[in-house]
Amino acid sequence: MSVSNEKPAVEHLLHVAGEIFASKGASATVREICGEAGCSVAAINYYFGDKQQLYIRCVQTACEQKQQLFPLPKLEDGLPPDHLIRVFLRTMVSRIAGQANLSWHNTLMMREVLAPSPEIAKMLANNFRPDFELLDQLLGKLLGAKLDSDVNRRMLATQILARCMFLRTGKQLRQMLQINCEVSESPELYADSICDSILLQVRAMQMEANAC
Amino acid sequence: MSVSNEKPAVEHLLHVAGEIFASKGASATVREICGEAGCSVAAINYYFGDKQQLYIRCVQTACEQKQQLFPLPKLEDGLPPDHLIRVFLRTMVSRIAGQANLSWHNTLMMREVLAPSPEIAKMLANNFRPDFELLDQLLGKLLGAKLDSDVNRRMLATQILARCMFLRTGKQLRQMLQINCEVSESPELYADSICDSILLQVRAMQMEANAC
DNA sequence: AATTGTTTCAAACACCTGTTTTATCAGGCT
DNA sequence: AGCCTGATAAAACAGGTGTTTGAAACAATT
Repeated sequence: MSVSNEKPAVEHLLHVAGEIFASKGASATVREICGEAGCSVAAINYYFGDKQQLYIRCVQTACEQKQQLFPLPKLEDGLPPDHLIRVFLRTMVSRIAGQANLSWHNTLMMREVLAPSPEIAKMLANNFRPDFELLDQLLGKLLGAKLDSDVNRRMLATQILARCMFLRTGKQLRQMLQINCEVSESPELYADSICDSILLQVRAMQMEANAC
Repeated sequence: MSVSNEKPAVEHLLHVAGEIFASKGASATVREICGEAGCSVAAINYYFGDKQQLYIRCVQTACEQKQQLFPLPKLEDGLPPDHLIRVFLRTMVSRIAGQANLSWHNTLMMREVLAPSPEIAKMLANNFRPDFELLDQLLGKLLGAKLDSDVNRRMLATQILARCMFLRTGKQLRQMLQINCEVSESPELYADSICDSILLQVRAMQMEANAC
């Protein structure tokens, strides 16, 4: 159950606070959190200094545990680029879709991705950059020497990021418009749907390039 | 300048409050708003009843003014479906990209699309449904009788919604990862990029269907 | 058993919240 | 003039906010 080796009180408080911060944002009150956690309001200041540091540590642990739970498989250079992209996307989509009982991790992170607190922006950027650079690299391979360019890689990367984020950002919108998109219920199907559409476009670009 | 015919004080308060609500969320304080607007804190309760009704009216005016500024052109049935989709997408992307001086409209609406207040969810749903149903209809035409199906239409609609929303939801992420995607700076280019990718996929689906 | 350091709590603190009250002011009307 | 109505402001209000305090409870070690 426990992923880190913190004191039980700290871990419990992080979990409860994470859930509440995720649903109500940083304006959730310490009394609400401590009430749910079954402890006195002094506990937060005792263990974390103040409320903001608790919030930051919630985001931090969300980052760490997510990567820990859905590690990126080794991507060996020999494998074909379309396969690498597929594995990469499945991992990322799984992270974003998350597990039901840990869904606050992603909700909280998404909150910060959409409107980052100044203290957290850098942390998140450092967290995402390696994955993004790997994606950029994979797209380069997929495009091949002829088509590889900053513009093309960015175009595809933007599409991928958009559809990954939409898993979360579109949740309420789908509900409002009553679009029960079954493909978005299964991480694998959703990832494959993104992958297929990207591969299709790359193939079309290659055909067009060869025709000239 | 003024789009509605409200009392000047009301209009000014709506504009100032909209900007602040957009940047800080509903937790922005009445003192902050009235300080910026240069009036007493009693003004809000005098004109709007309470703070929440002010918030709701901000979202409401954001909806109205956005549609007013970027109306959907008449889409005549005779025109080819790919042209209709393109016009539709350009309008929608323009709305989301918005004008620089009215950017709070979209930020505020996006806030509510991502995490709607219970009182506002219905209003937004009613606001978006006609546009979404039109999109659904256009996608049906684009797919043609052979390929038209709920699954296919939803798949394409999801892609489109994802990339439209990403204009806003990806803003901070692009900044964090330092992706200065020039195509996302011009609404027309961005809309066309979405359109091209959709058309490409539909053509590929048609080819595949014909091959069988 | 005594002592140490750590944890927990209830209460108090100072400040901020949205809202209401009271009073003053300005302009239009008879 | 006097009166009335709508608008604005300053102050007061009741309740909630994060944080601190001092004491009590606990666990571990000497």
